[in-house]
Amino acid sequence: MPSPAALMQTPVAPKRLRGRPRKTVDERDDGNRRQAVLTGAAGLFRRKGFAATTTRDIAAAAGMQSGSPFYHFKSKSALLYAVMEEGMHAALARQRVALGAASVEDQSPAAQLRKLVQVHFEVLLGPGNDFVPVMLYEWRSLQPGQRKALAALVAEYESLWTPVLLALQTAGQLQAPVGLSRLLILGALNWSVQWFDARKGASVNGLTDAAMALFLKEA
Amino acid sequence: MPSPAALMQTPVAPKRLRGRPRKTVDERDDGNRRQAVLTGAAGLFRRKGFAATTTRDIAAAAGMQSGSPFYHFKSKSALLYAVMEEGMHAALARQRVALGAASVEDQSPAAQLRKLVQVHFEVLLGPGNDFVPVMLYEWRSLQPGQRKALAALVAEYESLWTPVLLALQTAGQLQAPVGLSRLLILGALNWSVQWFDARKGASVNGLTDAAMALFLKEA
DNA sequence: CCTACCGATCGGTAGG
DNA sequence: CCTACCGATCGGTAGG
Repeated sequence: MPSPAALMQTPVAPKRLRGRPRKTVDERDDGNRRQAVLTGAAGLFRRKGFAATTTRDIAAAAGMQSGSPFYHFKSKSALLYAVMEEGMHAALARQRVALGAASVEDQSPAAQLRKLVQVHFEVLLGPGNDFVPVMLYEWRSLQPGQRKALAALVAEYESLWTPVLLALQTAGQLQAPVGLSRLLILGALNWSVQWFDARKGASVNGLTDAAMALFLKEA
Repeated sequence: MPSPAALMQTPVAPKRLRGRPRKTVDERDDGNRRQAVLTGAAGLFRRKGFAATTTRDIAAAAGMQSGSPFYHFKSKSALLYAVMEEGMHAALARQRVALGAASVEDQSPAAQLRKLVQVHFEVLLGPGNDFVPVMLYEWRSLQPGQRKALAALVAEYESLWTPVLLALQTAGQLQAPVGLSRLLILGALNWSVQWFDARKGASVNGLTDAAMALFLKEA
């Protein structure tokens, strides 16, 4: 999910300024190149892990020299955080669109869970979607302050699931306690990152069907 | 699960030999100290990850100097493999004991699944059981040849689950396809490594109950 | 298993 | 964003 800035091609030459405009550390946004660093880092972090990825790897993936990623991000650690934050924002946005503007009462709880599960699989397994897997599997590589900031986004994401699971429990379609159900269900989905192979005939739709059949009792 | 050798205290002085007996590279077994390296490495690999753990960290955890782990293991990578192999052997042994010498027909499929789930949780979450979590979360840190060797043990472990899930499907207690069910169920369990906190009142028994209630339909 | 060490690599920076 | 570089650290080893 490239940001709008990333969709622009090389920006036209600035009208009056000579050289590059030097923005403050907090609001650097060179669009294209910054996004290239971010996307390259996400792919490498996912495939090799954060600690095993060097900033030189990342630079090369973005077609830059070894010191250049530090023009866009003040440290390797800040880059990891940016990857995860982008992943969570994208996931939240996609779930909100999927659940629709309509209120929770418009669809059956089972249909709502199906949407949540399907979009979750897409966010995890879709082509180029490395951001959320990095967030899931590199949590321990974050610094404590970063962890705390991201935990708020994670809680927001989980809060989309709780009312749906609660409704299913009331309807008798979910037998386990809601809190543990959510942890177990999301675990089952998250683990798919380890084994899913789109080339092997598996599809997100088939996966979603299987998950629903596994977790839910008849209405 | 310390090996028998690790349960011995400092060995008595050898009767006749002067200095330490120098074994060949392939069969070094100094008991105590080797196991200390292995256990320390497992804990560090689990907490910090393989790439973020230095061989100096491991040496310090075992109370050695920085170069000494290489007396017991020929490389950091070989140490990772040894941790995982020990984890898988212990897990397989525990499951076989739990399923008992009796044949598969002696208990209901649901009771057998319960055993598998409970022992799996214990292997993952029990105190000092860092070996299998390392195996689960550091798979990508292995070299291709190591991965292939371990895959055989993993397949053996999974083969304990398949007949049980098949029987449950036949009985109508499991609705999803057996292959996907196994992947989703093991994923749900494996993910508990990320959130389980024994201090917070959660227990392996409670977790097992919840998992069974979530996955199985009424008989 | 310790001492002493090596070559390579790493995250990060100054200056342009 | 590149050039050129630095100090620190890392996996691993020779020799005892």
